[in-house]
Amino acid sequence: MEAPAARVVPTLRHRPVRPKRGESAGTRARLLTAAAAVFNRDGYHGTDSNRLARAAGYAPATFYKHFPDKRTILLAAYEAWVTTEWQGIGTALRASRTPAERAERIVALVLEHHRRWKGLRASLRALVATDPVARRFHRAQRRRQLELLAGMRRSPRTDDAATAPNSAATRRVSDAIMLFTLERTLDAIAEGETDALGLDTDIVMTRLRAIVGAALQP
Amino acid sequence: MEAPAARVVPTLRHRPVRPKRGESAGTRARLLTAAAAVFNRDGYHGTDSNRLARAAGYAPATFYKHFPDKRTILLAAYEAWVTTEWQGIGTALRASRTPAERAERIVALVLEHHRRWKGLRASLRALVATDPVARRFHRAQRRRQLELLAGMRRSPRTDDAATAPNSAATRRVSDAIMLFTLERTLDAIAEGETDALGLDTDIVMTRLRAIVGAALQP
Amino acid sequence: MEAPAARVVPTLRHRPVRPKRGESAGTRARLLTAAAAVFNRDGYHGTDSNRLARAAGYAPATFYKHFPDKRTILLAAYEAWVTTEWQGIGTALRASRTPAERAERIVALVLEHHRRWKGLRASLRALVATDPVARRFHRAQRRRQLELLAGMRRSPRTDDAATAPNSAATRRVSDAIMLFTLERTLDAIAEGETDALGLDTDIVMTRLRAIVGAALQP
Amino acid sequence: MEAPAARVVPTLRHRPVRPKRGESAGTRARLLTAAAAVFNRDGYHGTDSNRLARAAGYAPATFYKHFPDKRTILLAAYEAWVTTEWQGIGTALRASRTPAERAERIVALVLEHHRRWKGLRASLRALVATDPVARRFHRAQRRRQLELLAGMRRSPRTDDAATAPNSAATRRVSDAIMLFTLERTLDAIAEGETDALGLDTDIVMTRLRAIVGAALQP
DNA sequence: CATGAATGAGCCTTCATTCAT
DNA sequence: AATGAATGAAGGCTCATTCAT
Repeated sequence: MEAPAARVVPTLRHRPVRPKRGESAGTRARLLTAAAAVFNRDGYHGTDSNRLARAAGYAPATFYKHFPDKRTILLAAYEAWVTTEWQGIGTALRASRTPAERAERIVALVLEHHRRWKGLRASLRALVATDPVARRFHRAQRRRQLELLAGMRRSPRTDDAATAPNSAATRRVSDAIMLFTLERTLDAIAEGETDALGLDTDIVMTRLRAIVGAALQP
Repeated sequence: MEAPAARVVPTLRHRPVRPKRGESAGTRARLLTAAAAVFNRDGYHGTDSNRLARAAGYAPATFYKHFPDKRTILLAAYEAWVTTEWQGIGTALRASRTPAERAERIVALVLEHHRRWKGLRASLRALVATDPVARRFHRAQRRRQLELLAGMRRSPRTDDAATAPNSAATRRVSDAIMLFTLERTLDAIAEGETDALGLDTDIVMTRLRAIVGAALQP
Repeated sequence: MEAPAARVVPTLRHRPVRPKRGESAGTRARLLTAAAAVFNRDGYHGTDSNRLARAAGYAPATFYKHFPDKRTILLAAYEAWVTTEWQGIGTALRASRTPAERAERIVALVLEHHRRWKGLRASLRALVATDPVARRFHRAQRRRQLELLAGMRRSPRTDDAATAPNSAATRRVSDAIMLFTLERTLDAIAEGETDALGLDTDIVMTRLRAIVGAALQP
Repeated sequence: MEAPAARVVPTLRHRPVRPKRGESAGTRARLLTAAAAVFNRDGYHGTDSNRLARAAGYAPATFYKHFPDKRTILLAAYEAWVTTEWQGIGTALRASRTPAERAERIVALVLEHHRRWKGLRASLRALVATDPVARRFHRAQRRRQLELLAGMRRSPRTDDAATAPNSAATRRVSDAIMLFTLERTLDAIAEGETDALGLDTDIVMTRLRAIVGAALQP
């Protein structure tokens, strides 16, 4: 399984050297990388833009050459996070034969991803809870997810969906609720909430696999 | 319909706090009521403790005579909110015959509650996402919910749970996942997220009723 | 002649002691006093709100309890300055017999006032040149001046203005231009501009007295 | 009518600067033109040197190859502005016969110039109010104006100034005060201050023409 | 019990200016 | 000659919190 961090944080280790010409994209990437890590560690309200810049090896003002504000860089980091997740899911799907295998891989992958980036996700949730722009952004990501999910069922391997027993609207609702459940429960596992509630993680995982597996049926 | 804020306050005492002499308890209650309303309107990060005090008709310092900090008053307000919700659910259960009716009433009630207090809930989520104390507190509330839910199934009307086909652990997991799903989805409805995703609210509600109904089966 | 500073800066020397109840007005006055002095010395763009607060013996946040921003305190200081000036003029008028004497006293008084507060005036001009709010405020002050000037001519001592050879509109224009000239020229003297131009200050003053004297004729 | 900016640039050289080889002079001129326009639109404190450079089509660093700092380019732009104004006045004088006609043309021309560049003038005033270097520069311009004004009276057409009833010193004072009045009043008109004061612009203009006309009498 | 008044620490953001290429 | 990229220093403003009365 590919480490998601490798994509989100492609150039984490770098020495603050005076950069050469045409390094603008690199700087942006470095800022984003560092910000993802810092948000993940300290939380959105636990850092400030100056710290984000310094963490990437830059001065405060450099931050604002690449991002208009703190919120934007969090949303950008989150967007990268979502992209990485769904790329991983795509890879997992292609590598698996049966629906059961798919569900298993997906749940495992997404859990791993949530675990590694739980602080980043918490930061996003904190922002989404308050900030209208963040909320809009978050919904757009969710829409993307719903579309991707629908696309999966229409994938080459399972295209014999001749009869659609459920209407599209019902299907979409099921998908959305499944995503809500998956996301919420994996966050709970990742943050130790399930442990604190005395839940057996294996059982939780088994249930999630069942739920996801059902959603992947054409 | 009674203003929920009025309920939030009297049911606040987690461990029964013997009301002090004089007006102290009244002041605390007034601060709490006002804070719930202000958090709901402006969000946790959208107000400050001075404003909370003023909204209740007091000076800033008075706030700190009754609550050690801003976080605590939010948690207290949330605790009252949860208590109110489960009192309402208890009432609804007692007033309904069939599991289907129960599920319907519960979902409707909880949705209404989420809708009315969506800002307060968002504030809580924002805090829980970042603050460890808030997280612990939140988990304690969840534990209470799980216990109440288990209690419901053992309630007088449905106490013939002779054969437990599922182990207790499995049941607990199902309950927890159901609560996650219910909470997350109702928040989504309350905040307009489902509308934004183009989901049919009636279908969503129907599905939730089914999910809750299943959980209420003994 | 009364020192204008005595009114604008009534309590300049004070020890930063923890203030008692009901000192709010005093604090505001102290902030205003200190700000007038600091603006006069360092210019509007040469200080910041933190420095203004410290100069009055307070912490930064205290500033913002009394004034919404830096601009506002400058305008307030300027308003006090204008008020002081016109109070002085009122006193001078009452103490003088002939129009010539009046003109002389007024010009002397206003020059003194401009000299002492040239930095404050420069700060105001810098702000008025850029800031629309400051501009509106400044115009309101000018309007006040025009009214006061018109009032002077109708004063008890000179109320035999039977025949008005000039229309009111023409008179108002003359008054305004006179005020522009007086203000601009006194600023020039106060700031050493006339000296730098090789002008004889006595002659300039004589001319100003003539201009003002003419304006005071009924 | 020709765009004044176009004039502002070519007439910039105070002490004739021999244009360097290559494009250097052109670049400087382009920076100056753009800066005049940007200052006029956004004000001195409303832009920054990076924007000035970009407005001329250059990178920030290029700015500092041609001007040592932001202040200098404003003063250079202002110098060009003054030069243009007095060139216009020279042309107007040569084209007019009677003193009355001269006064009328001059006032009209200068008003037009102030109107078009009111933002630039405001920027200069804001700077002059605070900055000693700007102040010195401004005085030098004023000295130039006084000399030019004196020169006008000695001009071929009116050189029979046989009897000088006023001493030179008195004359110089009158000229200076006239310039102060003219400048201040035209700024007031240009910025809408006279309108805001309820003054009739025609009357104001008539008065100004009289004042200027008197100053042009030999 | 309640409060008027005050605060230190700190966050977000900007700007004039400078290198290395 | 021109520039892409970067920056240190600072400035306006806020907030949770605390005394002395």
